Amino acid sequence: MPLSPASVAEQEYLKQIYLLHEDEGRATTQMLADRLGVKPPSVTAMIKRLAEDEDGPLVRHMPYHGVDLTERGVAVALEMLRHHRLIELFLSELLGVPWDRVHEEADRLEHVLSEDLEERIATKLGNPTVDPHGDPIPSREGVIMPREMVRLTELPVGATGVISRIDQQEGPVLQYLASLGLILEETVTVQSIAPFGGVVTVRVGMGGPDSVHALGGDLAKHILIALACDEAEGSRR
Amino acid sequence: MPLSPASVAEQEYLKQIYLLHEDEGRATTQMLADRLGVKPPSVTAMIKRLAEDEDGPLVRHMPYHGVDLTERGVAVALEMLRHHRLIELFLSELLGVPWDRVHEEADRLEHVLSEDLEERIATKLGNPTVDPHGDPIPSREGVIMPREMVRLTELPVGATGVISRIDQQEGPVLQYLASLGLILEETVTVQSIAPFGGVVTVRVGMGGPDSVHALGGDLAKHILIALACDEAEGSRR
DNA sequence: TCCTGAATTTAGACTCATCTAAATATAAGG
DNA sequence: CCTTATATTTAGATGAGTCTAAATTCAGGA
Ligand SMILES: [Mn+2]
Ligand SMILES: [Mn+2]
Ligand SMILES: [Mn+2]
Ligand SMILES: [Mn+2]
Repeated sequence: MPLSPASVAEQEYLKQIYLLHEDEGRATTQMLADRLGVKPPSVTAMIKRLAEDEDGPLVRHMPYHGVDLTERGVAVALEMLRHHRLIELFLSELLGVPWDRVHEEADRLEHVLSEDLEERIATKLGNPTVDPHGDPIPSREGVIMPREMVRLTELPVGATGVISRIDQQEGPVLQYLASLGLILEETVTVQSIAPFGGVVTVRVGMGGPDSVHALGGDLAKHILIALACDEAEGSRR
Repeated sequence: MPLSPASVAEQEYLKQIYLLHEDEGRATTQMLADRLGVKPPSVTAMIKRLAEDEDGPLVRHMPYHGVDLTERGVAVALEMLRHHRLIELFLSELLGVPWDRVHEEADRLEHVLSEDLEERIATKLGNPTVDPHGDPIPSREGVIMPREMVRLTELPVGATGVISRIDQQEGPVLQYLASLGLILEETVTVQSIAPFGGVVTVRVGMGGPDSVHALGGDLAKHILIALACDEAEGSRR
């Protein structure tokens, strides 16, 4: 992904537009303002600049109805995501930075990573496809390896699975999850789910009764599970 | 060195003012413009901003006679230099980036390195005091370990010494020197020096006649030598 | 179909860092 | 001591990215 004649601010907007489409299905002015920590008029102004970039539009603006990325915009967003996630893994594996702190570091480093360094890091890590949170790392060509996963809140009671992705970047939240043993690759079994997006009770690993924890629905929905192979998906057989 | 509420541009100016004082004895508007790749009026404008920083001046401006750093300015410059040189060594040792390319990478990374990462890198490298070019790495507290060295051009004919620092960052120059075997820790013996800053002929290592090379004075003066211990300094005994 | 509240955009201003062109200071030589 | 080349500073403009306040649009409910 050698391109990206975009400023840091532009890269940041494009990345957040991509991520909003991924987790909310759309990107509005307000949502972008919240995620970027700026006011709505700043977002509108930047969207206009991105829409009339001199080497072709990076976004399509539907006034009053949000914004989405052009092919060029997606390419820039995926490059930033690749940088971000490679850096997260690198910091975690090679410098022992804890998983709840790699995100903020990567957010600053991703914009100044050269293609050469990107390549060296990828090679050193063995061309990984997932970062320390289970987020997929796009390939050099911008391809994301698809993986089958369901949210913890969508699992049937009694089902067992492996935690494969935490869809949440905030340090304190990640720290809390880790304190309960809810980390990547850990096996969990659903004990109960309160209806209407309520509390999920899970057993962690193969442990006894003190490895059972109750999680609020808002938290649990950010935990993604790869079903155990010989488990029917979503049905209770 | 936790401080540095300075923008990237401010950090870059402060660093170059520091380096100019180190290698030229002073920093003028023109010299700064050259090193920073901007026009002289931009330098004047920035110097004024640095001189009246809201938390105290970072530089002293003597109009028409250059600029120097205040204590606060020195602290910021040394922090950048520490970041820069730690990053150079890190990239060189842990990612195998060749010594002629670490400088440009570090120039971008130094401004986004957190104190936490700085500390982890320093620890991983064993709290080093010199970078891959032999440039000293300031301590956390901003102290530079002094080392006795002379320029290759100042060595008497027949003297032997160890290359301890290359006072030059440009990639192609470093590549050329490396191609002659003129790298850090290598031993060299002066065969002859043409007068008036002329050509220096050196024998590299313990090699035979084909390890003898002639260097222009402009190049040779950037090669710093630590005298072999039992060699009288500067005298021919 | 109209009203209203929330989201969005427009208008206008500001800071930072840069530029070009013009004015001015310095230092060196006659 | 005066002249002049060069370095430096001033003046004024520009672009990126942000802000506040005001105007506009949209969508849902009466
Ligand atoms: Mn890249
Ligand atoms: Mn991640
Ligand atoms: Mn530091
Ligand atoms: Mn160096």
